[in-house]
Amino acid sequence: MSVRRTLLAGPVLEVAPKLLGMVLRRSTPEGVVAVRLTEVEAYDGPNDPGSHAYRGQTPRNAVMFGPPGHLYVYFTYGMHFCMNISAGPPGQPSAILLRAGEIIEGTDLARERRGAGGVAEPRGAGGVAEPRGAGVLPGGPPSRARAKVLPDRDLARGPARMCVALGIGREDDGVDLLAPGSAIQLLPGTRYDGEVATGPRVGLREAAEWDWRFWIPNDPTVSPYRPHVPKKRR
DNA sequence: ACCGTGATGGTCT
DNA sequence: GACCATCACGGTG
Repeated sequence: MSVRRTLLAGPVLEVAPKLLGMVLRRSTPEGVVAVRLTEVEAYDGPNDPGSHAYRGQTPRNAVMFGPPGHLYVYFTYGMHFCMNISAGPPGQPSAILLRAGEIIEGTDLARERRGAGGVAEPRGAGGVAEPRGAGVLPGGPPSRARAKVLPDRDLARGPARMCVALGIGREDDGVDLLAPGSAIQLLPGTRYDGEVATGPRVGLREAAEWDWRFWIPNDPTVSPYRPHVPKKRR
């Protein structure tokens, strides 16, 4: 079973909601992490002032100008990666931002990468020990955990968080998600036939009022909405 | 729960 | 030199 490339080649506003419920699965020597997509945003190139492709092709956004089904990874805010799936016919630089999902495989590895309950050293002390409680407590989890543990729902709740959970970085820019041997695969998952919620895209200055964000209603992994805030000069 | 703010560097004008 | 398709944290309610 696989996702057909033609399914991704349609108009991006039609394709985007179809991604809900699909699975993105990445395998590395460390193991496998898979995410069920619960929240996405559409970006429509030349017709969309909010798109990175609005002003034409550059080295950074080149993947969007290629065939559908490839991963467009970009680096932003000096520290975060976000990923899109290219969509639409070749030459039509549209893409779908993957904003959030539910981890359905590899939760422990995802949690390690997210730094929760494990190492939390950006730099400095080179501690190797992992203070994670490998042994489950004999009475089940404490009613209120004393150590703050990141809830499962937050592991991939937000575009940059999802990239961390899956271990996605700049070297993954351009990967074909539909190629049989690819280390990152887009899979059909269980078809989602329920309602789809729509609303404004998150964090945009341009076209902030367009309802091009799609999510599974009431899903706890959907990211919180944040309007664009202009930065103060220093 | 919401709200404000600092961090940090690539990309484009 | 401005602008980011963000996040974690600390303050307040």
